[in-house]
Amino acid sequence: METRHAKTVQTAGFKLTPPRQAVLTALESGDDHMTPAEVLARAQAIYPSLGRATVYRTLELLTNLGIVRPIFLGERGVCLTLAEGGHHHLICSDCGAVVEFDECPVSELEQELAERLNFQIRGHLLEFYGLCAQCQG
Amino acid sequence: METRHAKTVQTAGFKLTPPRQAVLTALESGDDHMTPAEVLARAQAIYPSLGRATVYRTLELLTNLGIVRPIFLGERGVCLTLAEGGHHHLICSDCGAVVEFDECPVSELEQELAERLNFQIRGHLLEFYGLCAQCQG
DNA sequence: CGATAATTGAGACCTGATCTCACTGAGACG
DNA sequence: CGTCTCAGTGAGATCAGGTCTCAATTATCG
Ligand SMILES: [Mn+2]
Ligand SMILES: [Mn+2]
Ligand SMILES: [Zn+2]
Ligand SMILES: [Zn+2]
Repeated sequence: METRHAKTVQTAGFKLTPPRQAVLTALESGDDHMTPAEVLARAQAIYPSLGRATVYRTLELLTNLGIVRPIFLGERGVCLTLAEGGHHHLICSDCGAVVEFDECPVSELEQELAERLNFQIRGHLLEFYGLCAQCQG
Repeated sequence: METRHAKTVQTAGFKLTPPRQAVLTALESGDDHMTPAEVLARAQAIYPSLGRATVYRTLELLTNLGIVRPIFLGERGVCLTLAEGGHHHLICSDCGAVVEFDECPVSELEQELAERLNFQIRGHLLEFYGLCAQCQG
């Protein structure tokens, strides 16, 4: 019950077990683009007997609850992020370089879509892809 | 040399072979969110002896050339799209529903980032995620 | 405290993706 | 022409993440 999202798990009717707490802590304290393997490693550091299947099950649960969100970073494959907020990436299709940026022209649209389509929006991903300076040919 | 992107392959110094043409045609004529398996099936319909490995190799080549772009649609996994242009999705974290929308508040920012960071931008992906009307609890 | 149903870890299993390797065929060159 | 070279290819072996199964455990509630 100490991690930021523990209560969401409980009020949704799921048990707040040590394995789940370990996964939550791993996600909340770690880098924001962790692969499942990295989440597993981090969470096992907290709770050593943790099994791989449990991590995948927990990630699916947290995704369904809207706490976590899988995104796909070309080179790294699927990574996990906390759902809240935005991600803004510029990605080179050739070498895979990822640049993050801060500008976000999206919030008014978010508002409007949420109302029009009756969606409860938690976060977003804005990615531009193309060729970085080095890879332009 | 008949498909829309054939020339790009050639001018980059790669051979425009029948297997590659088949993959290009599959991509250009098919749905815009095809899994690798669907691309394989479609391309094999055009060129039956086509092997799986060749499809993956070609998709990687086309990705590096900036023609094609893998994106990750939660439920469906990785899908391939033509890189040019934008994708705008609203995705339910719980049931996986994907709604497409048309508004795009992104082009001015695209321009600015391209100049500032010296990127040649080909396309973008804007995804909102949250809970659809049915899945809000 | 039990009762009960959810949750778990180990390991078998599956499946998509990658690698290996012998082969092909389109040019380059004499 | 003949021959060399080398990018490209398909078949199939292999690999690696991810999923499933199942018996054991445990959070939660009355
Ligand atoms: Mn990010
Ligand atoms: Mn789309
Ligand atoms: Zn690059
Ligand atoms: Zn939904």
